[in-house]
Amino acid sequence: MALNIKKDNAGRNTCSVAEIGQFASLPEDILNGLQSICRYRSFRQDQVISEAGEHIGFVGVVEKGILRMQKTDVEGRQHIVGLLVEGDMFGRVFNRPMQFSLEAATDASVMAFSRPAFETLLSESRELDRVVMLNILNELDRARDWMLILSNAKVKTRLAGFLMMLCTRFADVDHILRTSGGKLVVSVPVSRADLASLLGTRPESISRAFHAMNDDGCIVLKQPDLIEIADLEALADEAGEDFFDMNLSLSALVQIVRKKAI
Amino acid sequence: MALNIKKDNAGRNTCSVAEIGQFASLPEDILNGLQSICRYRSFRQDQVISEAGEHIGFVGVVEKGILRMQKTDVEGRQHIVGLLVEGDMFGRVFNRPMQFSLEAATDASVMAFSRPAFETLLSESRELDRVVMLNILNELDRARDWMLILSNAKVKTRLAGFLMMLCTRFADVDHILRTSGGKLVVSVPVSRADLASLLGTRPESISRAFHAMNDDGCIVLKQPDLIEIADLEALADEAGEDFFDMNLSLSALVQIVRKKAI
DNA sequence: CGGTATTTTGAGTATCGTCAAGGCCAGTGG
DNA sequence: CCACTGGCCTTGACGATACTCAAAATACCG
Repeated sequence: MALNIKKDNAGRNTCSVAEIGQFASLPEDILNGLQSICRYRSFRQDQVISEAGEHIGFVGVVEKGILRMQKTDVEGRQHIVGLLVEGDMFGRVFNRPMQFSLEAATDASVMAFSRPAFETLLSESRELDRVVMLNILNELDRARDWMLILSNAKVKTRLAGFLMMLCTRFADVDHILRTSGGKLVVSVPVSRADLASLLGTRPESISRAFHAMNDDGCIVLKQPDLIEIADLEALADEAGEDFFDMNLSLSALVQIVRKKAI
Repeated sequence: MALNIKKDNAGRNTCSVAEIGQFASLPEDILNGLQSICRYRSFRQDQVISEAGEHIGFVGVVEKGILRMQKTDVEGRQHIVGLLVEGDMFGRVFNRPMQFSLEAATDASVMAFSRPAFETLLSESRELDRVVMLNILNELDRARDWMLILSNAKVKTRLAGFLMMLCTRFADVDHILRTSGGKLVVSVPVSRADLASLLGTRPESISRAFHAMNDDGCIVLKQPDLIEIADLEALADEAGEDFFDMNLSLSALVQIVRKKAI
């Protein structure tokens, strides 16, 4: 996704709402309504987008980059509970504050819609309402997938599950999945520390698990954050049986790989 | 919640929809619509309500008892990803099959609404739509809370987190939380095996963690499934700092305890 | 090319999973 | 009424795994 960034009448950054996949099918008047309240915002890596408990004034859609949703506890330790990628929505549509804070995991840009105006549109358009609801359902699925991964005992299993998730659910996301010489290459979009936080362990254990899988031959660590999937089936095996019918089956994944290869 | 069970004209079980908390405020015509498509269904413990992947024909609201949402993998192992209690809705409102199967963790009864009819009502009533959306958002919050709990390394921490969750989020649920002689008593609604599955560990470890906390003095194991919270602050401490601002603060919890004591 | 942050490796300790055995309770049938 | 049975919970012992702390190696950035 590469949006056209423009200036509106007042000279503020905006962009074409219709280019966002899930909005594309909305009726024109709603699109126009969204367009008129849309602002384009950029965030540098590690920049805070919103604090937990705060009522943010806008509803956002990630356009580029990756955000992390996390809770920072009293001791300053972070627990990451999810990653947001392009197309994901955030910001409570209703009145409650968010329980988690949001930070840019990479440089990122989002489209922001002022919340009151967005809610007005929401109550006017059943189609928009539906898009929002589907988005929330999608997030719910994701959260449950995380739970499945987290409920595995061994770090290696959880890490393999995470890699499988990158291959399937994040397959369409820019710069995560590529093919090079017929091989599937995944770029891990977060640091070891963030990964450890996501998977409920320590960076050292993440590192050991990566290298163990490297020695097993199911992956090849080309760079710390660039992983070649040498044996997808072995990886799926490592991840446990949970994955054979997650959201995308292995065969579907192979198709994606093929498509990428073209 | 103790609903009036009645027979409708055709002699089938039904009950008063208006008695369900979240539906109470709906406009009368929608209530009547819901009423006319509502069936009352009971399930015995461990009875299967729906299999993963299956398109169930109804949308349900738990009226009594507890359901577990789980995934059974190829080896027959179960991973529980959540518990449903009274007031919780289930069954995909949209077209996708559920990824998880649903079973009665205890004897349970649900109100079932035929799905096509429910969706018709949904498209007619913005208020009903809103109720459903809030319910989904609530589930999302729960799933993230589970993730926070699961991302702790030690079993004792996760178990303490689970107990805190029972005390806060499930506080209003029948028969979970009571007071006896000024003390807060929690009844754990699932077996050790289910608990192990929820918390990503083994029954033996759950048992050891319970007894360790018993020896620490923060809880008293009156029965395997009946736990007196002897020192709430110590328990919260054990659960990690994540809990000091979950959804209910400790002080709010103390108020609940007071209310129960009356 | 130097300086800093991140990743990796190593060694020692704590925790957990596993297997096996024992205890408790409820329900059953003599 | 009691012995028997089966399910669940508990306990013990041991090997596997992961966490901690510390230090080295590597990658990153100006």
